[in-house]
Amino acid sequence: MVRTPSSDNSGLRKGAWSPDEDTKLVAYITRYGHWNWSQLPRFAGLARSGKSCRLRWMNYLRPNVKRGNFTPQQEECIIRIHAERGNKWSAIAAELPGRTDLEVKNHWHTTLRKRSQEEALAIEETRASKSSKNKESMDLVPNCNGAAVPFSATSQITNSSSPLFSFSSLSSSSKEFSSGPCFP
DNA sequence: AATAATGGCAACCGCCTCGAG
DNA sequence: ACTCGAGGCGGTTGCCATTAT
Repeated sequence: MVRTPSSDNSGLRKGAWSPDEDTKLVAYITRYGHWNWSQLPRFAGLARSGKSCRLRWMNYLRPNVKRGNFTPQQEECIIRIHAERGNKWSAIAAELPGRTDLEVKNHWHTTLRKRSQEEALAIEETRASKSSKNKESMDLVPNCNGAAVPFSATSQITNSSSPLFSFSSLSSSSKEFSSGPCFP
């Protein structure tokens, strides 16, 4: 899980952050803010790159970062927004307060990608086995707030933005995603 | 009990965008 | 108009933990 700490040829540390480094970073930002990431490590007494400091702060040390498992509603939300926007992890994370783009991305790659593929496959198989020719199947799926909304299984397969899984039937409700977070 | 396979998290790398000079 | 540096983002990798064989 943790990379072996090392240093590059410019003397900057790499690998896992130590508690001491975390403490220094938090203490500095709490006191002075992060006005300049490239200069921050020098003033904070850290042998890290500015990028590394920024990443550490944004994804783990920020006060409002929530840790722990994703709820089914959050997972549903991720899948849906991903179908709409693609790999826009920061945009997806913006809809899930307290979640970071890194968490969303990791969760997608480890869990949801496989699931969405399986669901898409299952839907396609269901569709193929149905004898009715022109009747579109309309299912109800929960939106980000848990409310059921109509969902067209037929249209999702053909949406060009996401070949495997999409919610094109929800396009008319895309305002839902831009108007505010899925979870207050 | 030992080993292999898989899952999950954390970090780095490289590219892109944007603003300042 | 161009260049350069900083910040931001997405993809990928590394490593430990857990599960399966």
